[in-house]
Amino acid sequence: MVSIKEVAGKAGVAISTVSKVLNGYPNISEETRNKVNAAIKELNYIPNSIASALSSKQFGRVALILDPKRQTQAIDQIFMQYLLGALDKARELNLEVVTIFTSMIAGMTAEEITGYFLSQSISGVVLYSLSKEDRVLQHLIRGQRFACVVVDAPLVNERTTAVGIDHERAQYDVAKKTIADDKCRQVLYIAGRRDGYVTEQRLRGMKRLAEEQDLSMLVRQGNFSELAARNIALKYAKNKDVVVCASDLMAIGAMNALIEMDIFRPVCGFDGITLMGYVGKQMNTVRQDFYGISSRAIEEVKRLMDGEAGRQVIMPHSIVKMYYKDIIC
Amino acid sequence: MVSIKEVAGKAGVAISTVSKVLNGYPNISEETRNKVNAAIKELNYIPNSIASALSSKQFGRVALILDPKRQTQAIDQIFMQYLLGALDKARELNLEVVTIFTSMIAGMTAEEITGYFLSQSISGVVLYSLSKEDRVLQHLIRGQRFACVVVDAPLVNERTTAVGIDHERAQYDVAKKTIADDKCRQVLYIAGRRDGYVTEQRLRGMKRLAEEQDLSMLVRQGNFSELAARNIALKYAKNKDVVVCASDLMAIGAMNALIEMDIFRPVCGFDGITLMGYVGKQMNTVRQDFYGISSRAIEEVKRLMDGEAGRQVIMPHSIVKMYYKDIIC
DNA sequence: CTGTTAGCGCGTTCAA
DNA sequence: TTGAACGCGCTAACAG
Repeated sequence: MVSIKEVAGKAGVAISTVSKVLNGYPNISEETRNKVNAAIKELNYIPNSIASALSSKQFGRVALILDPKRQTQAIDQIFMQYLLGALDKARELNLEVVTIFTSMIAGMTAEEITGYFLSQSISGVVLYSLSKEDRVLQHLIRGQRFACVVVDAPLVNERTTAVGIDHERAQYDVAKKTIADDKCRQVLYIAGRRDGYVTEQRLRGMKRLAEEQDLSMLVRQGNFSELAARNIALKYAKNKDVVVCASDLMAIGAMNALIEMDIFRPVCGFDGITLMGYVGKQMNTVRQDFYGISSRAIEEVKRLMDGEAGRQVIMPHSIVKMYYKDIIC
Repeated sequence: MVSIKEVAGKAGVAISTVSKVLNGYPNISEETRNKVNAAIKELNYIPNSIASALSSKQFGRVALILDPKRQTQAIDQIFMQYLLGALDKARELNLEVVTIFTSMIAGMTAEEITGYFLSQSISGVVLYSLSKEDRVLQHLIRGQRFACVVVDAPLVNERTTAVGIDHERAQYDVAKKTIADDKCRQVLYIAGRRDGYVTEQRLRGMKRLAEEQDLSMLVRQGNFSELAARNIALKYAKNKDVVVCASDLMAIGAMNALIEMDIFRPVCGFDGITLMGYVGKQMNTVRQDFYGISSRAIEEVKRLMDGEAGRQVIMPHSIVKMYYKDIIC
């Protein structure tokens, strides 16, 4: 393994000079810089990030915290997009990413997690699908010891940035469009899980729409479950003229129920994932760019690690008409 | 951050003594060991893995190389299982895992990748779904510079272990069962991608069965694509009395084609993933424990890093009857 | 502008 | 059985 020492030797300069060139320090002459760069190229030298981390103490490793508990295919797909977006961007920004599943830190206190992260030189954290009930991670965020980015949770402080689409508005938009298409008045709204931040936000958007348009609305908790949504639709859809769901998966469940009952109701979903469920109908949904959101989350965590203050970042969304199912290749 | 020095201070011993306790060296008195352990617990000390890696040079970080190029839901699901299995086991064995997508090393030569890994203190590599055409990674494996574990590829050398089910036998088993159930004679076999090792192995199993049972068989490349399989089935299934597919996804495609043609043929698949495709029929498939395979891969990479020789590890599989679709929750 | 020096936290000889 | 001392590869003062 070629080290900085060899580079220094070949270039005929001191080790620290090489280090300065590497890290873009200003006070280096053109000539020296060229010599060093030549040696680096010639030896095919790559700085040892481990040593760099140890020495500088400010090398940023970022922990990605994913919760694969809720095992559904849709989630898998979203997580892969999150992972891809984060890893690509991290490589671009020269950050190292540590993937952590919540099962690995289950049962630990915030202090223990803090100690663990510190021992791993982790100084940034990205949290996906944080539950409202998760006291430990909430505490970790409030501690402000790490640069935190929360995806889809409205938490902001000096060291915490929130990244995500405007769920309130998105739910409003997609429902409005669906309702307008068919002039509906009686809404069945199948909401997500009680412990999710987005559930609350989406519900708020739906309520606003109902108020504005003077709609009658029945709200049930579908817990993001296809089966639950199916049962809710079986029970309540008959007397309604539109079914608005807080996720695509639930929309599929609702659609299947409608087909089973042999009645037609417009349905809309949320997420814009590529589902495999065959329905043969079209529906409106909110499309999110999970890759882009995660990519942005990494940018934001870097920004926090550079000392800037936390903030809220709203990512764009779009309303699209999807057909189930488009054959996937 | 609490360091080894503080532990040593509190325990009233030298730093090196603490280190020895930590790493399980033999020549430490009970008394000293207890003192040190007490101090560790009291201070809530966690060794700094970065420093440890730098110092020992043999600390094993393991790179997980995933290729998400082929974006299908099924693949996402499998990858998540791979990731979960690997990360859980790595935490158990105290290894650090670095997740790497092939896009991040695309265009690099084997030497460049080697340099990159060395600079990251990576000494073990797990390769998933390696393509037969991937000269660079093959070269990396042959170089034997890293402890390699390949999942689902039959590559073994002094520093390389192969982990996976016996695809040849699994394909043989599942097809045999399917054929026996319906006494079929004319087989349409929809194979995977030409560049996949498993494609070759599964085909071999199928050929063996055809030979043994004196079946007539037509083989087409479905490339693991639902659409391709659908088209193949539309074209050839009519004159056959069974459709054997090298993946569940293709089996779904074939089934849809059969439904469209309004003919019945037994179908079997491969993988045992939880599909969302609605078919309403049952079929045999091979169930693999992706989590367990990946978990085992980590164990094997650790074994290699400990100096043991590469070998072949056959993981168990089972033949199950699946119903499409079981509603997922 | 460049080189010397002192660590970062830990593993590992080698004396004692 | 223990501890002092050195070094892993690198960064960051400081001195020149």
